[in-house]
Amino acid sequence: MVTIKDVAKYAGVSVATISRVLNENGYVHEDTRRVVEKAIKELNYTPNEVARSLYKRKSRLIGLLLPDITNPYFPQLARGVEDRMQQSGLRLIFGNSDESQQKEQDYIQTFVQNNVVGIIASTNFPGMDFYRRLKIPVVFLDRISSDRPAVYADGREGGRIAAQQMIERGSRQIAVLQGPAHVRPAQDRFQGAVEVLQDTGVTYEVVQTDSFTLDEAQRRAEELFVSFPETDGVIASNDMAAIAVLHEALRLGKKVPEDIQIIGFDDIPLSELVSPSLSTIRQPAYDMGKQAAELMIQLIENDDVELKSIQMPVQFIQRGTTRIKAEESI
Amino acid sequence: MVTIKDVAKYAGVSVATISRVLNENGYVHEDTRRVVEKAIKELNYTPNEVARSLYKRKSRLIGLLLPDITNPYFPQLARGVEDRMQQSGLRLIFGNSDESQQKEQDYIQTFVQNNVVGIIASTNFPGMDFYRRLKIPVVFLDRISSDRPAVYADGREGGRIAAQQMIERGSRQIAVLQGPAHVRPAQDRFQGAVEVLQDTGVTYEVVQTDSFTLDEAQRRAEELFVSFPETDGVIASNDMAAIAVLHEALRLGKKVPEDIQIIGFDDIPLSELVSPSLSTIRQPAYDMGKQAAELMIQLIENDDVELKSIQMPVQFIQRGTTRIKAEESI
DNA sequence: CTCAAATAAGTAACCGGTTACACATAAACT
DNA sequence: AGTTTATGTGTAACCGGTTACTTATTTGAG
Repeated sequence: MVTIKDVAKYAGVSVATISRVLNENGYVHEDTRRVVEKAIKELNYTPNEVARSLYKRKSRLIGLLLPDITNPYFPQLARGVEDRMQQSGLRLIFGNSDESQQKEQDYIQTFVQNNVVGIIASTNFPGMDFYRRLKIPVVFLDRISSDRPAVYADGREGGRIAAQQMIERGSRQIAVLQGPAHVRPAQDRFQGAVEVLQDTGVTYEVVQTDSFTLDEAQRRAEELFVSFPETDGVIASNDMAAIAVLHEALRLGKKVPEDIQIIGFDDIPLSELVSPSLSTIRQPAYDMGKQAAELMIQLIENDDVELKSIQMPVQFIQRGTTRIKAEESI
Repeated sequence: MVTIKDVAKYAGVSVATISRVLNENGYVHEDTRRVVEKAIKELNYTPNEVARSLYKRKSRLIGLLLPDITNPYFPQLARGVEDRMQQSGLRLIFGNSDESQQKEQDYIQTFVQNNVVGIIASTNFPGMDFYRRLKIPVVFLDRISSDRPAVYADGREGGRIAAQQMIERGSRQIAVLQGPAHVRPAQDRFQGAVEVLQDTGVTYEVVQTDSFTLDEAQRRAEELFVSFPETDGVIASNDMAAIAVLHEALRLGKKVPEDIQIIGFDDIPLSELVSPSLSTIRQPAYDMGKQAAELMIQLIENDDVELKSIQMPVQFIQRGTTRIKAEESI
């Protein structure tokens, strides 16, 4: 491996000069710089980030913690984060927490041990001690925290919109999937929806789920139609669950959206491609990732940014699992 | 930050002894060890990986390079890799290449600069110079290489099976989506399919695609039915494309699988949930990730493992987009 | 009881960068 | 000309671990 010493020797200068050229700081004579740059190129030298990181006590790595990239919503967040980070020369150390506190803590520890400059986390435990103790910037993504900056979508409003649309489009026996109790955004959506349903006095049922896994979604979908066969509208906790419900409804021979309407949450890429395509509450996942990255970069560059959280707007996307309203059909 | 020196002082021993306790090597007296462990716990000390990595010239990080986690097939690979690595205390630095050689090269460089112990890559350029020059283990995933160990599915066989099934189940005007020319597995699948179609003398058309993005898939799906309205069977290059085709077919009022059969490739989690559910050639993505990680760990621990590649079996999954054969309906 | 081998623990060099500090020379200013 | 000030470059300490080497003590075989 070529080190800075090799380059120094080759160029006939000291290591300090090489370092100055690399970092574009301190005084370096124009001629010297050219010689050094030539040497770097000829030896095909790239500096060792680890050594740099040790002295500086900060790497060029960001820790990213997500619950489970197998859920298609999260890769979009991740891409947003990555793409923005890349622009600033930052890279990601990555981990799935599977919503386990232990795993989460282990990853955070690894991040710290590797001198990451910041952590972006989609955690269910934003108040935990191990987050409080961190001396590096933390941004919560798709999660809410009072302690720390966060980027999240307006889940409550999303829930409200979903319920309103359901009602406006004619459903009267609505089932609401609650989503895991410990996942804050799921609860916000749920509450938003219930709020509206209560206000308008529409009959509704609640189906609780413990996780966001696909298996679970499928099981709940089956149960749903057994327990509440009269249901004519389902507000799902996310698109995966909605698609599971849709699938089950069709399997039972129900007509969608005529017999039953379904609204998802997230707008994952595939929701457009199921048949009928899924009406949903869109969260701008990719942009949320980008925003989180942006915020992180601000925090890194300028550590006196005031605690700032960004709430992103949600939006109803009318597709094939909800009926067309009179004024829309013009 | 608590360093090894702080612990040494607190425990009243030298840093060497702390290090010996941590790494469980060299001689340490039982009593001393207890004192040190107590000190570590009380000071809440965790060793700095960066310093360790600098001296050892190897970190506990693995570089993972994928084309695009937004495609639901790749997160499964990633999870497989991650879960296996986690068991051995290894973590991931992660990047999406977007099939750009430049991006790929940049990530590889970052990996090397961070002293990763190995690289797992799903690259389109396995023969590139910058892979050859690497002195650390490289495992190609979902890709084939003659130079390096690789874990991949038997794409050709998959293609053959898809074509056979299509024919056995009665399609006679088959369209084959070719997939991006530079993506080896896509070409293997394609060739496998064409091989069988030619042998059996069934009419077929080829639709070429340049990328695996969803947009592209949708566009090709539309074109397909314009250019070849008589098509009664589609062999897609992956499940995303298959789902796009399915969606378009249904939009055009075609009956699936009565008028047209569709077979995908990958078996992403959602393919079971579209309606009708998607018949596909299953690749064991999660297991492939695990295998790649396993192979990597072998290569790290024992550098004289002979060049070994693992071909994983593929399997036809009969679902709703292909017709039921006589003998199956019993 | 003697002496080699095993056990225990400290000192300091080392990994590959960065930078404070020192020193030298050139340019700018009274 | 004499003194600041700016420019250019080298030396060596430092970041936080690991380990080769050294020294001291204990154990055990003959």
